[in-house]
Amino acid sequence: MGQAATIKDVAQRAGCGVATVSRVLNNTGPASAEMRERVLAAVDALDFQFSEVGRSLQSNTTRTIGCVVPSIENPVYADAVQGAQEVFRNAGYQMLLICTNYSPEIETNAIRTLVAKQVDGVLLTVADAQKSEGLDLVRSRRLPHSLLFNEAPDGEVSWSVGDHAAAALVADKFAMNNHKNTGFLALNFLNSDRARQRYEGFVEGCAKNAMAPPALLEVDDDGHDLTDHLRGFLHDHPDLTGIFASNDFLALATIRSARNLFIKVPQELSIVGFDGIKVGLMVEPSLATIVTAPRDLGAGAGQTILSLINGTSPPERPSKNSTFSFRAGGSLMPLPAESKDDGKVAAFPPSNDPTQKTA
Amino acid sequence: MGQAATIKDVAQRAGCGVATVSRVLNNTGPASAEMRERVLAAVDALDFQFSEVGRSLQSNTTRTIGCVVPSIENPVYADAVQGAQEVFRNAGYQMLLICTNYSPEIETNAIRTLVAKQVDGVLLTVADAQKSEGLDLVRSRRLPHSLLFNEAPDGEVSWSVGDHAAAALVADKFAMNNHKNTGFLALNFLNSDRARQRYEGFVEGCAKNAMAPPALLEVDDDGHDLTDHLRGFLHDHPDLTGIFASNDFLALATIRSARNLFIKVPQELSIVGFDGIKVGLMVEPSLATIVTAPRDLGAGAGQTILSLINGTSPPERPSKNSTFSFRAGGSLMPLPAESKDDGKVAAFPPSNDPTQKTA
DNA sequence: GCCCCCTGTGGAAACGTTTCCACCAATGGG
DNA sequence: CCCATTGGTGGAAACGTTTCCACAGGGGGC
Repeated sequence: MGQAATIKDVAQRAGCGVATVSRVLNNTGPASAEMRERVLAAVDALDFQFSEVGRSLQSNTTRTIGCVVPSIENPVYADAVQGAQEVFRNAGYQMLLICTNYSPEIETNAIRTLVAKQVDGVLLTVADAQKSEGLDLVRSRRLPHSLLFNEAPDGEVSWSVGDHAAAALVADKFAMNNHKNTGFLALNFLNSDRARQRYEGFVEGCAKNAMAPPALLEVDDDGHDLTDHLRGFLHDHPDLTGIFASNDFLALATIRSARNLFIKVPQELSIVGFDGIKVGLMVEPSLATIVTAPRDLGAGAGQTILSLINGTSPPERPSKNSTFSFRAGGSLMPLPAESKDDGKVAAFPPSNDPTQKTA
Repeated sequence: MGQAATIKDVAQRAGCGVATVSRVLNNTGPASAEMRERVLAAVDALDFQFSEVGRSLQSNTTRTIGCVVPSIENPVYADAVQGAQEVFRNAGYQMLLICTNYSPEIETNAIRTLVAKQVDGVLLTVADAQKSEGLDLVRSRRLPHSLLFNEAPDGEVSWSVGDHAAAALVADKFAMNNHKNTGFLALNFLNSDRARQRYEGFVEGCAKNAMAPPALLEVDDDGHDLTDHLRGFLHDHPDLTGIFASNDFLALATIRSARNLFIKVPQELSIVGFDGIKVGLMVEPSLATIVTAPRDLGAGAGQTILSLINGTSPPERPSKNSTFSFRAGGSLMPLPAESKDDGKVAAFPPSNDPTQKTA
């Protein structure tokens, strides 16, 4: 049939009241076998399906959860979103997705919209969890929510990588490989609390390991022509032996830029990334990086929201230090102790060609 | 305030009827300056926002569009989804996203759910556009929709790569490089009409170029241990010089598997992919592939749906042959004419190291 | 034989909007 | 002076559900 049969149509065709139809279809309350039969026949004939809109109005619940992330072009977010979406689907919830493109205004509007749509909960990765208009709105409405990738300000729920600790671990790894002078490369430093936390963790880690404070290079564009930035950066800091990039894409772009500048990676410059996207294993040299589990984080955050809605006990959160691990790779090369002129000795093969596999 | 103020609360506080509040806030119909003032003050005091649920029930419209894709872990779909989502956002529509994980049952359920949610339109990438229960449902409800990546069965709207023509182009490229014996590697052959169309196009292209009919290798898992499959495949077809993989991920996995089998790519085996994901440019050798514009396809499909809803004229669709192009890469190496034993001459450098740049 | 309770049923209210319509006052033209 | 129009306003219906309540009939316990 063409247009949307309603419960009234079904009732009329079955020759009963709407209440009976509702009871039969929802299996709530009694109904005679014969009536049940008639109702089901009518439903079948009319191809009837309940309107969720009517239901939502009545039940004050939409079985919909909003999800706001910067962009799903980044596989980290894509994986997390998909993980959450699966959890929602299995629980009978749908997901409204909005990508902010890292824009705080879009972020605020998105959250406002989701609130107006009466979503039952929201899953948020905001630009800055310390001052987010949208987050404030969510709080004031007491809407079930969970932060994702953002570090929670106070006792709030969040599923995040331990950015600070992970970045400190990167400093440890640089130190273990005798690097003293490193740089930190950040995209969107101002608009991302994650990048800032990674920077702070890295600075602390460098200090702890008696390394020089890392030089900071901030880029704002999407880094196609990272080459010019890198040239200037290395010119200003000629003694750098390693760069920690705030995410894997940036790290890969840096490797390519270095190649354009005829700088050998890792022989002349080591690179470490953050996120652990699969691609890092496919490139040459393979990318040393912090590996995270975005899908699990997304799923966990999704479950948290569901438990908030249902009042059930929330899922166990992994301890801050088990949400990441360091993955060795050819892009990080050890320097000889107390010298940085020559880097022939490799703890990890700079190639992932198995014909050269050493381990 | 804690819980959701309604229009009645506003009316009461402003000392007027609900109709007046509605008129003021929607700028529909007259209202005195003083009343306008009072209403706005009340809205401000109560932090009032319209409930979209109430609105939807009344207007029979939800300003929501459903989107069903196999998975956003694949950047092709992720980009397309994001492109569509942006179009929707700019038009004041939100997007419900469901990933099917390539499962037809989930696909059917997803579409059913979206219909029940009264979405104003749907954007679909189905497993098989020829026989899709969900698609049938959408058609019978006359719900505005557009297919994405699927070839439309008849006069229906779809935004797709010209899979058939693109695959034929790949055959041309193999032929131009003197390959005669090739294989086609497909994931989920049974569950994806795209893979089938690419296969058919490739078969036709091979025939047109007087090449041997391609050998077909079908894998069903997500291809971590493609190595065993590849070993068997090459054993059964020892004269293969090139493999066309039905998507880039599969192509990259094939390259890695070949490496595990000590088979040099491209010297001993050429690989061509499909999709043109960015990663293909980062690997070594760079991946020869069909480049597509998923983001544009997603945006176009999104606009098509909006125009269907609004009755405006639909966006121009690019001609079937301009939706893709071939990207040369080091993974496809020319063979000497009339011989396949030695492949020293490279039309494209097998490395993307700029120090070896020849062009 | 009476009352109570249980099963089966339908009417109607409520959810939050928009919009049609009716009403009132004021104003202007005849 | 009266009538028609216009601007400003509120009541109420409608959208599609769920659920409370009332009601009818029947069976069983006393």
